[in-house]
Amino acid sequence: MPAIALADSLRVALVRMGRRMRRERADENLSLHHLSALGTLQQLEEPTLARVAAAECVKPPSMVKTLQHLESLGYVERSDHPSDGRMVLFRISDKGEQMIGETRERRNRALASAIEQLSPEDRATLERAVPIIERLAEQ
Amino acid sequence: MPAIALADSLRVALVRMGRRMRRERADENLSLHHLSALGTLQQLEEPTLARVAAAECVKPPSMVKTLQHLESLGYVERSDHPSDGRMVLFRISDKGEQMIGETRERRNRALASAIEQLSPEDRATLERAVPIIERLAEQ
DNA sequence: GGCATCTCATTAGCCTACCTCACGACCCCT
DNA sequence: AGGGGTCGTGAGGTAGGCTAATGAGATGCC
Repeated sequence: MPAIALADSLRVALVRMGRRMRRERADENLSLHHLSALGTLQQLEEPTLARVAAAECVKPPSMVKTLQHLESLGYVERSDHPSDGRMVLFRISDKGEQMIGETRERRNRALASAIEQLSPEDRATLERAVPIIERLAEQ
Repeated sequence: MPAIALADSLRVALVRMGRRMRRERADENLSLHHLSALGTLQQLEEPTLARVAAAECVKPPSMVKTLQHLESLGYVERSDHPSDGRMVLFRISDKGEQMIGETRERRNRALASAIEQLSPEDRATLERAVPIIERLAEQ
């Protein structure tokens, strides 16, 4: 399969899947991308706004809004950077940690049950594909 | 890897990839999802509004807007359904066909060149994963 | 054959989540 | 000390979804 055709079909699949996932948030208090930002906050070494935004493939002003919202809900706290006064470090609060633990499973349940119905080969393929897609997204 | 964890990482990867792709439309006249709708129009047997919307994983009112826009640009034409007066059939115009041919390659070029840098194994994995993701999206 | 009900496309109005541009605060370098 | 880059943030705009409501046409049931 030529790279262009693969890119095309990948694009179509991802757009549709994205819409499918977005529709699933009906009964949740936190949207998909808020949860994703919290996850990133957990992973990053020194989570400044710019770094979180970059990890989420989003521009800084967008991430400001997201983090402000999470902060207003008490899921995120901020502290000054020890040496650089321009930067702000964001970290997940205890309340945020707790909420993530409770929410993530419920959040992914529909997708997980669809995944459980895949054949073992398909599931293994999917598992190998995820980091590849992550890598493509970073560029 | 448990299904929940796979669902979680897949979700994160797809969200980021979606954002990355969306940002790539700078110099294009047609957005990602317009192009996708045109592609669906080409594939469907009897492309009524509801069917196109379903294929694109979108609600009918959203697809109305999309098709109206494409119609205003001359890429889509509509005709009455032969037997059911409630329905409308949408089809891609000659101008639309031509535009698709020109645009799709340019559109996918950045993604394709990222794909070309993958190892052959990764590329093969990706190729196998696409239809699996499509299937997940349909549910 | 006529009324109730259902389906389809459409409109109106809203919301989320991005973007760019502009700005003030701060860092660093000379 | 002061000039240029970087960081977070505010303002304002846009894209692309959604639900609810509406009107036209189909269908089903006496």
